[in-house]
Amino acid sequence: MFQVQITTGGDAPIFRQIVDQVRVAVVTGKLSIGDPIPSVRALAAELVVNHNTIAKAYAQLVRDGVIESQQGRGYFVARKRQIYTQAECNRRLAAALDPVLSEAVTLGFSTDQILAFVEKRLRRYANASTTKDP
Amino acid sequence: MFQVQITTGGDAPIFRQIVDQVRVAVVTGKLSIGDPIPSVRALAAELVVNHNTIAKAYAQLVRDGVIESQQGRGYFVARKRQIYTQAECNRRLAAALDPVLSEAVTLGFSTDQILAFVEKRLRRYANASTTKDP
Amino acid sequence: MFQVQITTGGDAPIFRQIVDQVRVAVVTGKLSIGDPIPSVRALAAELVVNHNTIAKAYAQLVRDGVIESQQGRGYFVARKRQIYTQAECNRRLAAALDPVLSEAVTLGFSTDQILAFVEKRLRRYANASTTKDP
Amino acid sequence: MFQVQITTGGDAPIFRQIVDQVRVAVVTGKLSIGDPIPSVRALAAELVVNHNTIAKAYAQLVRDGVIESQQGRGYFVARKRQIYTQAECNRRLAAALDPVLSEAVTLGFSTDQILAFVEKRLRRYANASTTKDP
DNA sequence: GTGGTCTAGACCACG
DNA sequence: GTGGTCTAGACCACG
Repeated sequence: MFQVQITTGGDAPIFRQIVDQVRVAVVTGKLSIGDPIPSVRALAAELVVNHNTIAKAYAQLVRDGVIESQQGRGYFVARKRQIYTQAECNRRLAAALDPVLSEAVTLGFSTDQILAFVEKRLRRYANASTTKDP
Repeated sequence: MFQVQITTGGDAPIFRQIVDQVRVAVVTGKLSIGDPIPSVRALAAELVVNHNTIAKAYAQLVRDGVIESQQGRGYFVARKRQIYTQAECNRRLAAALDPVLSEAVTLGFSTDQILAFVEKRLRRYANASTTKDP
Repeated sequence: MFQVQITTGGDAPIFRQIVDQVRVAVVTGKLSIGDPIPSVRALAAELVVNHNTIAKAYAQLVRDGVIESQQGRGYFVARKRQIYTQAECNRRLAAALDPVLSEAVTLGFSTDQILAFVEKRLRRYANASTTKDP
Repeated sequence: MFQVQITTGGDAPIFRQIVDQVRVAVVTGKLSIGDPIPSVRALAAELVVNHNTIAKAYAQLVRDGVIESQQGRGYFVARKRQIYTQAECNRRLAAALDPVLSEAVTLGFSTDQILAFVEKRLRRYANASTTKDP
């Protein structure tokens, strides 16, 4: 069963936490193509959050092709497709990655340590990254 | 000589750029314990930035124990270094990294591509990677 | 001077009207790269509309690469870049175009009339479509 | 025999798909004045759709003068055809078309590409283009 | 029941 | 001054 958990009063905006968790659920296979995700109002009630906040998160997931809405039935996990050009993908990844790498360096991690750390965290998505291997 | 460079109109807040650069300079050895750093007004003038922005950055650096103020003489690199335990460093890096990695996978990057990307972006901190090697 | 006008109580959502008008201003050359667009709060006051509505419109324009925000200075017309893959562009154009073509047919327009109509309306963007000719 | 086909889970509301298909059928001559159209409940059963949806579509068609109800006998294609003046038709088409064209230009399509795209999409209404040719 | 849009107003971050 | 996020609540469209 797909569960969302948010921490309030922290640094990460609520809607971004939701976006991230749905994305993780999809890339780790906890959610499969066609699976329904909680309705906007139901999730808002469950998380004790305004429904606009959920709507904003879902809208972003739709824009990125992760989910899609079906006429009054709700949102469902979408078939994966390439939306952005390679240059745009690179630009987005760099924009997201650079502040994190900067923080890692200030925390005292060396290049090798960071690379090992990234590799370790990526193992959680192993099934996603090997889908093209026979 | 210690130099700060900021990029305006970007996504990273100016005060954070200053904080990060001072921290990186300390971690990589460009700044040593006791070294003076530019005064608030001098740096504000040099970067053509509101001096409140510089003051905010320095306040955060003092809070984090990276620099300290000496009454009326200015700011200097503090002797205190390790603020967080290794476990806490790992926890913070994981928290910052995970959403980026899930976005990378969603964008279609493979594990190898992400690792190569990280390595490339890390070259901007080249000297940081040699501080721990004998 | 760049002006936005909305019609309320109609069929088109306010935020979409704003998106369209900024887009038209850019592709017709009324707004050039680097030009500022009205601030969120200023435009909200001028149109007697909630600022969230303006923010939503601007966020969509940012996502599509039409404008970009600069650190506390406001929004500016962005340099044009290719964000979406060709397949995604085709998908988006088809999704936007099909309902309009269906309406045109039900209004009694023939294929030739529709094509002539499209060509006529496109002349307003003539300067935009010829930028690559020497 | 007159057939309605709907695509569920898409972006176009079901009731609008029905309205459009009846209008297109009338404009292209597939349905003639006085022809019966399926009853609300029959069509609802055939399309596996809520009968309120069918009723809503038929109500709109009645409002637009495309069909009329004959007490207890069902709905029939009405004689009345031209509702809007040519100027009004042009105004409506322009209002619907302009936002799509500005989006197309923003997506990077040239005038020629847009015209070719429109022509291609219009082929789905092939018979519509020959109704006015002798 | 589903989602979409909008308002009025609050509080925060950045400069 | 700029933009970003969120709430509480309303009203609408679609089925």
